[in-house]
Amino acid sequence: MELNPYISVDCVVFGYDSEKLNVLLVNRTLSDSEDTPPLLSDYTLTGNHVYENETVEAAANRIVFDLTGLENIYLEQFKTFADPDRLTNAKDQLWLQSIGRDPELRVVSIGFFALLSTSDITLEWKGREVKWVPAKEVGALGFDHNHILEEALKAMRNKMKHEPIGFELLPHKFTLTQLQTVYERIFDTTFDKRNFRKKVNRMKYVVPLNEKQTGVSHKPAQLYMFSRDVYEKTKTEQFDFIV
Amino acid sequence: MELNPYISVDCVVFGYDSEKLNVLLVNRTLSDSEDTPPLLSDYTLTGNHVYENETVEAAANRIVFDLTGLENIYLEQFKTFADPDRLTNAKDQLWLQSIGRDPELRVVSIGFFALLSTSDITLEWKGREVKWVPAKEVGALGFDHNHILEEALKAMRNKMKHEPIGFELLPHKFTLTQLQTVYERIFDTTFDKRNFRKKVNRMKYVVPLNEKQTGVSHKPAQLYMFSRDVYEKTKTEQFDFIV
DNA sequence: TTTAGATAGTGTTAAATATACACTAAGTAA
DNA sequence: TTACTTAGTGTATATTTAACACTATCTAAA
Repeated sequence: MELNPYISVDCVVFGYDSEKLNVLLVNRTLSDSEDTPPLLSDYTLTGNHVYENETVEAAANRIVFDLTGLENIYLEQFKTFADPDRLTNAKDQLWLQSIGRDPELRVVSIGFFALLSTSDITLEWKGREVKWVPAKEVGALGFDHNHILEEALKAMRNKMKHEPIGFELLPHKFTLTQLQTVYERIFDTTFDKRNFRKKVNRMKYVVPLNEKQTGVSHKPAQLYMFSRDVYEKTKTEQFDFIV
Repeated sequence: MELNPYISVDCVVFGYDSEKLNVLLVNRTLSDSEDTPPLLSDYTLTGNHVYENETVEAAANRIVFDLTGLENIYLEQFKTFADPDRLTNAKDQLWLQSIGRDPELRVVSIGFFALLSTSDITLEWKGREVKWVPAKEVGALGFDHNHILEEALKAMRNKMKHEPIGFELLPHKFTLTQLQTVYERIFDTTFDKRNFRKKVNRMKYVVPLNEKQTGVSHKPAQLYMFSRDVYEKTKTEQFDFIV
């Protein structure tokens, strides 16, 4: 089956490591020969073109699976990038030419973001180097990927304000301190511990387990899990269109 | 300048007429001859392909302008539709063939929704018939436009819950009753008048004017306008990730 | 000019939620 | 046994929500 040359999917894979938010990046290197320095070496987000018979959602899942080995990861289509000049800078033109694509072709890229806990996976990708980079320390990326990353961050933060997706960044079983910290790190703020817990207490979809943290050298914390099921059943529609 | 054959923009133009939410539809008719019944006659959302040097945002603005004569309309990119089989049904294939497009080509459509007050415009489009249809009474549309419309409604309602875009559906100057009614109609609910007004009172960006309603045969209401400026300056970030 | 009709506009109380704030409990390691 | 580390908890005040009904002001018609 053939890849469609003008439809691509870029996945901004966010991985939280219980300290900070990271982004999955892939190395893009172009070499003349083994002995000379590479003509081009930088990083990009993870992406690929879609197969002719493949939906963009399937392509996004495929890309994330190829990199992480995980299925059923939280994935959301957040924006599409199709500016006529998005791939016209010199480096990108060189790269496109070298991998045999038509550098003149206008490529539409459909952006997805994925959320996962880095503790769930070990990276190993045959072929190219893949690595986690803290979201705040990402340097200049190839293509228009700095722009895509910024839009992904905006969309993710915005969604996180109104819907319970913070859980997707944690291991299946988590403590309340871990939950609080995710929100604190992503919104660059702090919360009062007692008030935070009072609030979580009202969320019936944060379910306490019969299990405590192990392997820590202090009082072990109660473990909880997120129940999307309970969430869907108990959520109420509400308005805030207000300051 | 040429239209790009595989990138299109579909605009779901929502128009509120102080009673209900309407959607702008365009007739799609295909005739053999003047005397025989048409081979195809139905409605679609408003859309077009993008010019080769045009951004999708510019294309969306162009489409809305061509239909309404209005610029600076609220427009938001909400989702992209690119399923391989989205245009493969018999009617759509017939239509594509008849207007000289390659029916095999996989077309990516980038969906935007627009918000406006129908009182701001009079429809007149050279060429094809254009009409407002109440959102709840839209029948079977061409292409995958019923699907696109549903997704637009979801996205619009969701945004409206958290950001002050209800104003975009009203005339520039509006009464508090009109504002309340917009939200009631779009969310199919009712609010208490006094509580609603107390809430609006707290929104400093809903600014009372030195002006009253005219031409009504009852006590004329105070007019207000929305100030995006004040909104941007006074908005505070808040969380609700909660039921 | 009076009256009927229509919508505008307003206040209070009780319950729920948000905010601010500091100490004790339970485990591990030395 | 002690020191260290993080978990876990309550109270008082301010703010917000929710439920509820009457008076004010305009036009139009009698």
